Amino acid sequence: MVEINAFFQRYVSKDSIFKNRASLQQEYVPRNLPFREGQIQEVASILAPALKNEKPSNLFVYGKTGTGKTLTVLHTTSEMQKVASSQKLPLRVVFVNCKLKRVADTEYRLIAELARHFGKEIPTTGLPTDEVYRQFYEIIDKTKQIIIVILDEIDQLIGKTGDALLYNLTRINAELKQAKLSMVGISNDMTFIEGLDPRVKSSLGGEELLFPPYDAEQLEKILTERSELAFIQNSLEEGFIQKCAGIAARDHGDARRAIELMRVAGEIAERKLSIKVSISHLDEAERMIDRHRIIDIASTQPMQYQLVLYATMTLCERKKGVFTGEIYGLYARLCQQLSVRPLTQRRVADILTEDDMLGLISAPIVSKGRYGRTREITVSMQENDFLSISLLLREGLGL
DNA sequence: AGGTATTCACATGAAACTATTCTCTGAGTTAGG
DNA sequence: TAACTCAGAGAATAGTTTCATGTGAATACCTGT
Repeated sequence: MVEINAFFQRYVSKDSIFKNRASLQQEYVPRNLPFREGQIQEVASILAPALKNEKPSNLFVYGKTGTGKTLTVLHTTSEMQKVASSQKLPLRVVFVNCKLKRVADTEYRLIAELARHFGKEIPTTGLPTDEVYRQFYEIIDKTKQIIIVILDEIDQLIGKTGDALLYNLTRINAELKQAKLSMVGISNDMTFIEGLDPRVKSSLGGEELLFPPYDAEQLEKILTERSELAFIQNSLEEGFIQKCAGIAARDHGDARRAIELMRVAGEIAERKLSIKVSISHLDEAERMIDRHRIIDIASTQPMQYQLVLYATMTLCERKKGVFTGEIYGLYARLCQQLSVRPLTQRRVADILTEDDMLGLISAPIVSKGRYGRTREITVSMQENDFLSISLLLREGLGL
């Protein structure tokens, strides 16, 4: 009781290290984008015809996560919109993130979402896809206008629904009499356009733009700029930013991660009531982010997934390098114990692959020669996280 | 010894199925004129 | 007769199951020496 009181006393009496925490949040849009001037210029010149009432070419933007693709495109288009509205030009920019579950992750939903931006509500289900297209044409073709549709994370959508969708999108223009529509696709996957049907590729007829990852030096600049907004003066230890930039650069130059790392380190420092954010806080932040991510995934997954994960963890506790079959065996027994109908092994194999992708486990395929071919699975978690997550799962599942 | 064929234990792919959610349509029902 | 209700048909989608085919290398099985 006394200690807690003392804690609050200290907490209140001490000034926060943060000046403006929000500027480190994911949603924050910085006013300027360092090292992206060239790209901004490129995007601008490709899309500029829209300001002369001509249809700009389609554009594809590639680059790893956290290289500023989305921000660049948003920034340029919003500038264009300012010009357009001051000149009374009919330009519409629509931004859609194709990854958002239940919003735009299928063809139907994408078109419905686009239509929604033009004020036409379309039911979530029940209509044929053709009908959705029809209604979309109808609403946008009412007025003469140029429409730029920005499709963020478009590779996710195409991977899921096939490239016929892109073909349909390009065909839209043929159906329109008044309006014109061009696309800006943003993708994390550089190889995505090569995987397309050549016919689709040619009908797209688009420009391409590559965003290189930031190097450590650039990250350092970006972080410095951001930290001046976010922290009060002199609250970062000497060398902190360099280390932070280094970590992120090692991680394919992801600026978003770098900023998150900086924020979490700051929060840790603040919780510990230290005056400065130090390099040691960084290491802790790195671990904490990982831990949070894993706990989040593990606790929000559906029960079947949790069972599979629990089975995996239980087996891995005893020995390392477990095979799919063993996991399935234990999983099936657990199901019986809980009187749940077990999934087929086929499905469990997929679940294991997904967990591998998420980084919960590592599951490379190994061939044991005469004794078959399977995955050799190990759980990739820190020792102390392992225990707490295992416990969490056990309780959640009622075992 | 050296080379080929088998064989295991799954991996991987495709298609079909199930269940849920939602719209639309048209038949039947109801209430007011 | 207009308005309303309600069941049934048809869609989209997620999450599976079913069926089919693929696969890497340790062993088993030859072969000729």
